[in-house]
Amino acid sequence: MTIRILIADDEPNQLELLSFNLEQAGFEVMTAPDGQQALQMAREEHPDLVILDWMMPHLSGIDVCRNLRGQDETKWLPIIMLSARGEEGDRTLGLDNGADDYLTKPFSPRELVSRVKALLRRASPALMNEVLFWQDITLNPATMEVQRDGHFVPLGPKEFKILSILMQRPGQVYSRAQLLDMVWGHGVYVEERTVDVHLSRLRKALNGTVTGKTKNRNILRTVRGSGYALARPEPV
Amino acid sequence: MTIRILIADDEPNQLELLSFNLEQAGFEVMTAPDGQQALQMAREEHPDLVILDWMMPHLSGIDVCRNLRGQDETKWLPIIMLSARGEEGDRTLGLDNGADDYLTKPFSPRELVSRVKALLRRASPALMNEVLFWQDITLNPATMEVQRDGHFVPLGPKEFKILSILMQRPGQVYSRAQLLDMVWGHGVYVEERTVDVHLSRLRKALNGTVTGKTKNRNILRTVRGSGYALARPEPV
DNA sequence: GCGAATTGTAAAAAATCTGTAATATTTGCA
DNA sequence: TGCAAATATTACAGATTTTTTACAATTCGC
Repeated sequence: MTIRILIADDEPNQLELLSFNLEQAGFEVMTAPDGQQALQMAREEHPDLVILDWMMPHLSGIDVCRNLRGQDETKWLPIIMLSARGEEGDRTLGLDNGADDYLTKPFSPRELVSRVKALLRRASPALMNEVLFWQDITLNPATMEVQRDGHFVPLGPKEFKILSILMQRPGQVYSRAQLLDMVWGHGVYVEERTVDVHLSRLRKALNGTVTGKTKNRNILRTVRGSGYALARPEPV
Repeated sequence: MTIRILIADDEPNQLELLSFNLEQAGFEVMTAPDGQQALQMAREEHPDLVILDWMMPHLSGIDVCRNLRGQDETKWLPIIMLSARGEEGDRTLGLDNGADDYLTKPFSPRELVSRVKALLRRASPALMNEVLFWQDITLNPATMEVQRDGHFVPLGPKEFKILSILMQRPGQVYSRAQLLDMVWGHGVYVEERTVDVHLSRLRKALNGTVTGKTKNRNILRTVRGSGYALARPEPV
């Protein structure tokens, strides 16, 4: 599972340099020469992370950033903003507009790679093969194994993916349409109700291994009229 | 959840430019070529925010603004007014007439987008996915969770919506007709008294989780002859 | 290719939410 | 206080949404 990164910069040399370094680090890189195209690619290619130069023709990095944050589909996309020292925006301005991290040129390629990794780790742990924990549930993206209360839970690929999405943002409600998009991929036509069936299977599987009182505790919350979410315990 | 913005301007180029930028920023845009139509669209389409040019044929921006402010239904609609430098009105005049914000041409599209977002954040936090707090009640639009005194309150879709509307303007009284409109949608015919029933259910749900003396404290205030509101704490 | 596991759909069953009307209660005011 | 109007509550039938089940089609590993 390779991680895909989109870089948008109007300076070809810079683009080349960054691409090279990120590819060396094992990422798959795609590039855009301006904000307009960056936006389009972000929507169509669904990268796992975006790096935006602050100053670009057509649409500035900050415009792209705002735009991505405004769309439901790309709301959570990790974004790193780049700017030359002394350019209009300062760190605060960049972060205010929705970037997750902010680098001022010049910076070493090594630093960029570190920050990319750090951000991915924080924003999409599953992508980095980090093990996700949730109450008595453990999900290991690298081995595709799920355990509940120490016992392995056998899951099909779809169920696994759904659980892994829900576990990345406990509590966040996902509509059926969103889940279809994230699990099945775009442009795939299946009934929305199919999601229900998989949720049902997921629930059954999660309860299958457990005995005792925790057995029927709700892991997956149905939000009537909206979708599904990981049920959170009451904060005390 | 897309946010819908109405722009009224008699200058087609300007309209085009603004539309483009707002759409880039992720909003859904509708346009009106004059004040008359702007008013009509504002009433029928129920946008989340309106941008009005000061000078327009038929009805000036300021007329539209006054008009919108005069109607119960649109009283709270966020309005941004645009004017050319040197036109009759100055900033004060615009704001005096009910606009929430005021931009003097020329301005950068970026600035407009910023102000739109700022205004939305201030005027309709729920739209921007911000958590609402009121006394011991928390409403989280992203997770669709409502808590009272740390305990989850299970609510049906309608009750959730009603509470979320009331929590956006604590103290503001909403008529049954307004609530019907905002919760059920336009053109849906249900008895006004149905609102009472839902309010009753909401009250019961909110009190259900709480024990002790706060239990029966009034959360929802009935305004006889007018409607409902979130109870203001007693001025002592 | 064979058998097991996984998938999507449709339809039945269950759970939950809604709107209405009937009844009870409260409120403002004469 | 007593009346009339407005609001609160309750019960219930109907509607809507979700859950579950069954099954046929497909995929996958061997």
